[in-house]
Amino acid sequence: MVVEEKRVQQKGLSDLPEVHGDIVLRFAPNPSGPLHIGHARAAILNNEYVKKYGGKLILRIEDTDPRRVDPDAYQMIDEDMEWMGIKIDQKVIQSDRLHIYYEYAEKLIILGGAYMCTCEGGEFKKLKDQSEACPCRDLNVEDNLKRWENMENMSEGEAVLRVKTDIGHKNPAIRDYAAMRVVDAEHPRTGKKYKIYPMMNFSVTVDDHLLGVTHVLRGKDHLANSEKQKYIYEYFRWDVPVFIHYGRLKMEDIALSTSKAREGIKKGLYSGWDDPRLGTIRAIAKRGIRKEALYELMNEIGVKIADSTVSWKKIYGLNRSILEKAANRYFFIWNPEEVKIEDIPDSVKGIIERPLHPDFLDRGYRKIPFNGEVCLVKEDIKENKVLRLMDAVNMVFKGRKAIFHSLSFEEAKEAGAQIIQWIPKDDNLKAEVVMPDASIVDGLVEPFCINLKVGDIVQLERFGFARLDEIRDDKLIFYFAHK
RNA sequence: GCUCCGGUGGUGUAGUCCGGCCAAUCAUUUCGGCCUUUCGAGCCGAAGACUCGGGUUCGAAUCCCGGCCGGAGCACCA
Repeated sequence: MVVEEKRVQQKGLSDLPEVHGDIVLRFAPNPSGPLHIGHARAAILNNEYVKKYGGKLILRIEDTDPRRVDPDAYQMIDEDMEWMGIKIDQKVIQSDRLHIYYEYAEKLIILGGAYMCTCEGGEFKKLKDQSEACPCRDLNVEDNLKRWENMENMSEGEAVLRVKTDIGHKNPAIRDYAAMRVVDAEHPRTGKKYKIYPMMNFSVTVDDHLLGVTHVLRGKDHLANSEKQKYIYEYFRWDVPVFIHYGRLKMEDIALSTSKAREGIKKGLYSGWDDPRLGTIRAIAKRGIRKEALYELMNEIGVKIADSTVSWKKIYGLNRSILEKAANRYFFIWNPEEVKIEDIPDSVKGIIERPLHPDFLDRGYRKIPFNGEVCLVKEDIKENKVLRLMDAVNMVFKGRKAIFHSLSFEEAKEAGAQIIQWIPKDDNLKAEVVMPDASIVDGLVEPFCINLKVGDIVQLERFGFARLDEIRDDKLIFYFAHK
């Protein structure tokens, strides 16, 4: 008897089709820079599915285009993976495996599935676009092997190995695509040792098969590639993994590609790969966005093929619900204005205690000395308006003078006072907050912040959440997360 | 231009395969209110969507056709 499954609210990720026992997934970035939010989606989704079904997650570094490899990227990718808390079961680097691709290329030639094409690129395209085969297509296996063995001696552009698909395929992109090519450039890892490099469609297919990948999660920009790759699976009679394509993830305000970001860094426009304006994982981390927020976001977006646009607001909302509980509170005074309150009763002078977190009193209290001389946020100062300095006194500005008004919170409420933060005039720490647009807000924080450690994420009351990034010359450098 | 794919409130999602339980889910957002020694959090309330036009059907977000809009791919990048 089949139970009615409709109308059952699905929580989280949709089911993966065709799961039989353990699954094997891979995350396969190109090492052209650090990971960005788009990579995070692929990495996190793969990770989540492996956790859900059990199996194995492989990290595969696709560095088969020597010109597009950033030597630093290998390490940056590892760091970013670690920050995301993704544990991989196996790591392979494609530039270690070139001999494997050579071996399978030769096999494919013998199977009649590939041929060595020496046509000029433009010429080939012209023929291909009219569904016409080029002369090389009819070469026999022996001639192809001869050419293949000679490929080592050829220079860039002289020859490619093509997978024989269907020259009449209605999608021109599928017709006889390249599998191997000559590259005359130094590879950051292997130097000049090799000059024949596989094209992505070839190395990916060989690796996915050899590594036992069961499901391939990739962006829909690979739709045509999946179809191309099926030809190779067929020639070798390999099982085809389940291909799942997801749509583009657009981030509002971040149109920056890795290459544009690199340019900007080089020109000094950005401070580095972790500049708060960039969409890299490290920039997001620096700003105090927690990985859990990213996980929730990616789980919610899932793997559907339609594009989605993610706003910072969305990420902030997710992050806020995490930080709200986690972050302790501190006073930050930007645009500080020194104020001496007159007629303060001696009884209130001393150490004021205020909870690190209003909902978790067991975390303890900050201690702030109060003697009537304070710094306030300039914008908070208004004539004739009663202000309550949190947990201290009520006061009012009359003319140029700051005068004591009353003591209790009740009196502040009666007077309709605004409740504001403050710090002692003579006992404070210098601070600056780097905002998401890289502008800097200068100010002072309360002395208790001396206990903070780099990496701590706090809420600066009435200002927002921020992460302590660095302590430089007794100055605390925060990065702003969000309100 | 050719090939392929998609379109549910501002945003993200569920539902679409197998039409009725959908005057459409949940979240976020926005706006009110309450509460509160943060303009935060919490609580209450409100706003807001099936791209359009035909067709099939007793019945369409769901199936079919067309338009519109959007996206992806289209020499040796992944």
